Amino acid sequence: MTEKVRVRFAPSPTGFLHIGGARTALFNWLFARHNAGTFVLRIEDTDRSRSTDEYIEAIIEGMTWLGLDWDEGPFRQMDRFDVYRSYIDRLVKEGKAYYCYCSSEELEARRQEALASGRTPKYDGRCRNRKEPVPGVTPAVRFMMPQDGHTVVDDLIRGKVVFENAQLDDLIILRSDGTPTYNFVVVVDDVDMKMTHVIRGDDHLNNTPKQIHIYRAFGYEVPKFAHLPMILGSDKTRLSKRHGATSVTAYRDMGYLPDALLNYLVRLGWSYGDQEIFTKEELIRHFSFENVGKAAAVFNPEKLLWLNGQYMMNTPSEKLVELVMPFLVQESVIGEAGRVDTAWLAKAIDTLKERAKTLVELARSLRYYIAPEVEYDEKAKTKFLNEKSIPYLVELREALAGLSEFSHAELEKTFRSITEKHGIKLGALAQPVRVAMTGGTESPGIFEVLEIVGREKTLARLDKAIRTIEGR
RNA sequence: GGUCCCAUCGUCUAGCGGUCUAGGACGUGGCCCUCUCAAGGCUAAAACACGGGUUCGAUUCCCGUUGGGACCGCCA
Repeated sequence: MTEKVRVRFAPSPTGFLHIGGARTALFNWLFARHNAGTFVLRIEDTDRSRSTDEYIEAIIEGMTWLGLDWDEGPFRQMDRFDVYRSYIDRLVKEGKAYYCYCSSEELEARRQEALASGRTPKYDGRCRNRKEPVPGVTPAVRFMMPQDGHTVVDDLIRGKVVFENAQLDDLIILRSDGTPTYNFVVVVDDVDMKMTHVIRGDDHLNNTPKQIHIYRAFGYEVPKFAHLPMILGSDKTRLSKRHGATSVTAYRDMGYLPDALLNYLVRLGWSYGDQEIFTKEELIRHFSFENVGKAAAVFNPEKLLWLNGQYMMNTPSEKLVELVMPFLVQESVIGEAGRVDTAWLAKAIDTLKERAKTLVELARSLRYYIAPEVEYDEKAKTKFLNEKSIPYLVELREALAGLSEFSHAELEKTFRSITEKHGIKLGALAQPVRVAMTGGTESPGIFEVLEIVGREKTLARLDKAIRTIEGR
C-alpha cells in the first residue's frame, strides 16, 4: 500500500550551492535513504537570464563533495519546455488559464501604487474576461485562482496551515517570451517525476496553496509537504554573503571535512536527544520529521569549527594523509611535485590531528616536520634560545648523537637524565628544544616531535639553535 | 501595509502537564592533567518573551500582546 518514497532537491543554478541549499538537499537525501526511497536532482533553470552552466557544475561539485548522491538526474527544466507548453495549452483550452496583455511596466506601476497607498499588491484580474487579443502584444498566460473558500496545506513539520483563497493571485505561468515560470513547472515536474514528498525551505510555504490549485486543475494528487525552517545569519536575517562564507565549496577550501559540515547542518533544526555527533548511518537510521524543529536557526561558525575538530581527530591518519595533500601544496609546505613518504606522514599526523581544527591548520602545522629548516618565531627565540639554555642544548646534542635507538622511550630517558643531573624541570629543557625543532612554543610532545623529525634533522636543528645563541 | 510562520541559556537544542532547584552541546571563566599547545576530566555564570485563561498543577494546552522571520515578481 505504501508507495515508494520519491523526493528531490531542485536548486536553481543562479549561484553556488550554499549552506541553506545544502541542508535542504541533506534532509531530502536523509528522508530518501531512511525510507529506501529515490532521491532526484533537478535543476530549476527556467530563468534563462540568470542560470548558467557553471553554476550547475558548481552545484554538482558541492553535492558530490558532501557525498549526497542522487539516484536520478540531474534533470534540466530547459530540456522540458515542450512538456510545459502542452500542459499550459491544456489549461488555456479548459478555461483554467488565460492570456494576459498587461505589460510588465504597467503591472509594476500598479504594484508600486498599491504599496504606496498601503494596499496589498495583487493582480486585479482585468484580463480574465478579455475575449479579443490586443494587436501587437504577445501575451503572458495567467493561472486562474479560485477567489473564495480556503486552501489547507497539511505540512509534515507545521501541521495544517490555512490560506484564504481571496488572497491568492492569478499568477503568470508562461512569460510573454514563451518560457514557463517556477510555480508552474515545479508542479508539472513534481507530478511528472512522481514525487511523493516535497521537502524545501519554508520560504516556499506561501507559494504552496497556489501550487496546490495547479495540482487540482490537472486533477493530480497533491504530494506531502515538509517546509524546513530557514538558516539565519548572526543578525537573525536570512543567511547571505555578508555573513561570511556561505558556499559549500568555500568550506571545502577552508579545510573542512564534508561529514563534519553535514553533521553541523543536520543539527540546525533537527535533533536526536542529546547526541551531537552522528555517523551517516546513524543519521539515516534516526532521521524523522518528528524531530525537526519549527524555528529558524542561526548559523554558528564556532560550533562548526569545533565539530570539524572532532571529525579531524577521529579520522584515520592514513585518510588525513590523502586529504591534506592539496593543502600542503596550497600552503607551500611542499612543492607541486613534492613527494612525502605517506607512512611517515601518517605518523606525523597522528601527533597533530587532535590539535588541528581544519585541514588548513593541519597542513600548516606539518611544516616544521617536513621543511628542511625551521624559522624562529621572534618572541619564542628571545625567550628560550638564550645563554641560560645553551649548556643543556649542547649536552643534549651530544647525548642524542650517541643514542643507540632514536625512539620515544630512549629520548625520554635521555632528557630525564639531563634534567635530573642539573636539577631542572623538564620544561627548562623541552621548551628551548621545542623552539629549536619547531621554531615556536607550541607543538606535540617533544619526544614525539624528535622521533618523527629523526636524528639527522634533529641534530642539525640543535646545531643551528646553538649557533644562533652564540651569535655565529 | 497584507498573508503566513516562529518564540527555552549569547548560539544550536532536550523537554511532548507533575520527573524542572529546566538537561546536553558550542562559546566564555576557573580548576585538574601537563615539557608547550591541544585533547580530555571537573566546575561556574547563562534561558522557559509578556499577559490572560484551561487545570489540583503549566516550560509543556488555548487566546491575546510583543518581538523576529518569510512571502507578496513575466526570480526561484
